[in-house]
Amino acid sequence: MTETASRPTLEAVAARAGVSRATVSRVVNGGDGVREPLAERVRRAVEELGYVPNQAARSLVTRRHDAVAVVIAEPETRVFADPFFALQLRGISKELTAHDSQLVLLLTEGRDDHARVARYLAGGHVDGALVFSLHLDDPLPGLIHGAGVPTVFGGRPGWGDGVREAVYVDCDNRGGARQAVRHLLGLGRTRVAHITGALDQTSAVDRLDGYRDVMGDADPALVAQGDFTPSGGERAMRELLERRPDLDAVFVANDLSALGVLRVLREAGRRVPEDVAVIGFDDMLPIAEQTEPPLTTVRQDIEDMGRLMARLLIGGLEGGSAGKDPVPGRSGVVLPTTVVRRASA
Amino acid sequence: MTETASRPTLEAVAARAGVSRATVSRVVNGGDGVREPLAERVRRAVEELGYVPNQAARSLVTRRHDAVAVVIAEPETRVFADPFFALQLRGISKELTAHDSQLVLLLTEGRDDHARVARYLAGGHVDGALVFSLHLDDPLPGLIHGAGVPTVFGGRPGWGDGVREAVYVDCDNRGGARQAVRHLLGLGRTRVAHITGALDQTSAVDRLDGYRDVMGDADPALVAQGDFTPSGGERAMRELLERRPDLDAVFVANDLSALGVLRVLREAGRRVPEDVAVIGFDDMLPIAEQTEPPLTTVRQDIEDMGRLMARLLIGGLEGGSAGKDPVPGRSGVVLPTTVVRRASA
DNA sequence: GTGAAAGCGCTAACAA
DNA sequence: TTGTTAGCGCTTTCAC
Repeated sequence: MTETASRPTLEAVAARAGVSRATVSRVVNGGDGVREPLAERVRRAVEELGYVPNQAARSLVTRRHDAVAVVIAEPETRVFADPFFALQLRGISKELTAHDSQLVLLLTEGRDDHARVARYLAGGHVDGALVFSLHLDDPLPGLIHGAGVPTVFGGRPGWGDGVREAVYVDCDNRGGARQAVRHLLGLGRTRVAHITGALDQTSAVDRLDGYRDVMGDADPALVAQGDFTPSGGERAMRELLERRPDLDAVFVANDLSALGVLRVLREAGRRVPEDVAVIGFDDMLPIAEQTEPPLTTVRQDIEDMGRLMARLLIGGLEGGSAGKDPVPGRSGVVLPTTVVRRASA
Repeated sequence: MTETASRPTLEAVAARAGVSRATVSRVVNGGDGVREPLAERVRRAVEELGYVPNQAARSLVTRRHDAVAVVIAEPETRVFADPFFALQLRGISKELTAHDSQLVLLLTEGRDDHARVARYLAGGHVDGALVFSLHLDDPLPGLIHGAGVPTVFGGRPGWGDGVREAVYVDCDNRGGARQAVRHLLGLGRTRVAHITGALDQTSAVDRLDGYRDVMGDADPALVAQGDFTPSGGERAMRELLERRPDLDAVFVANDLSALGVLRVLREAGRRVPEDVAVIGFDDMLPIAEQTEPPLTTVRQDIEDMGRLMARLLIGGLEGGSAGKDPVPGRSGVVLPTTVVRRASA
């Protein structure tokens, strides 16, 4: 069935119901101002013909798309390897679904993709964009700004071209880091090291700042640079063990990295937490609960962040702010963090 | 800038360049048959105005969208917890990007979502659909069929309503399972158990069949039902230990489940592989390489499957087959598997 | 409350 | 080679 026989149009439904296109359109879009018997007839015609509105035609006139782009400025490799994005997407997806909006996923692997994404956003496919994982030198904010699409960022964007009053959602990276370090100090540890994330991202910088807030006077050799990945964590931990074999605690910038850290400590014969206490960041459940020993970490509600981003965007859209700022006057929402105690610290 | 000032249209570009809309359209779409000086003038106008074609308008007439839907019939929880989907998506994403096509992700959490997805597909947003993780009783194939959108399935669909000649890509689940079991037997194991996947999915059924091909005469008590998740694996492994404490090998339906299996074995004080050899399925690198001990498993190239699915769909689309079957005459592509030996078996 | 008619921005015959 | 002219399927004033 159906063959190449193109789908029925409003016209067809109108003919079948013996009314005008306008009437069908009204019924299809909520049915206000159409008397019941007529409306019923239209509904039946829609049903019988299996009519589904053509979105392209509708968007052309309404300029709405009921779709939101999610842009992740990260190679696919990372996006799909890091549960962080998964959780965020989950929150977003839930919220969008609730608003009958579709999620369009745009991954930007490298330079070339930027243009493609910009073109897509400007092409009027979506009502807005949620953008993640910006790096310091990323041209994306500028391009997106140019595309003139309402946008909410995930994570505080590093200040770049004209993103001054960008709307963003983030967790309290700095405060969370302070909590983590204080927790370790509270355990009686004194030589607390830190393994950073990728320092071209604000989250990593903020967490490092938080560490320094508390450990300001500590030996700089206690800080090693990671990149949010397990292998980065491994490398950094090896460095640390070399530089300061006497360390008795490590605050790792995220749980994923902690995976590598724990591995290296195990290899080195250090017991966790007896010899070295380890605390992560994110509370990525599938990771934190399964490590050996289970990971004490700073919890942020990632899924909720995603949901909130979507809500802000949609709220802004519905609020009818014609411009690009979904939440005029409000530019950043920062969510709280808490320490979740497990066995590693 | 940009204000609410709507984006420039073809008309505007034409005016600026002093040509007709048709000419601009030609230049924008490849520029054949337009003399160079004119074309250049148009390009400059496009540039100056920052013109980007309105996709809705274009789709309305061309009926093309340069977008493909990826439908995953699984709760978000699983989609994002299971690296399997991630890899598949990665392959798809790469291929689509290469063809300048966008990926639209549709997750169907439950019954309610089916209608939404069907509506979306029928609404003419996309040129085709890639559908995953169908369950036996899933109405989706029928709905999608009804939507009249070219579709490629990931994994052999369980036969349902009129999906007879569905196009699909799958790995050789049955053959791979046979390889796994033979590998265990080759190690001298004789009491080989099997932990199944979710048996409402063909991949799980096929793997079970493969196990039985080789172990046909074995004690049925050696088979326990899992569901492709770590906790499912745990449960099943406990059952097995109870029923057949003498087992000396387990073939687990996927690597993710093996995670739980290894945990239970460790708790039970069974050494792997000395006491119990364990083999998984999928070769999900981030998992298989990191387990303790590293997991021997049946490798399938998941990313490549994704890529292939996308290629089939796009190829079919470009082939101009008006109907729904992107690859007439060919309905299933089955990829080979190989055993990857690590430490667990 | 309902219908007629005018576009939304674009492509694709068809003329010139 | 370039321009003119119809629509694509829908929403939305504006009359009736």
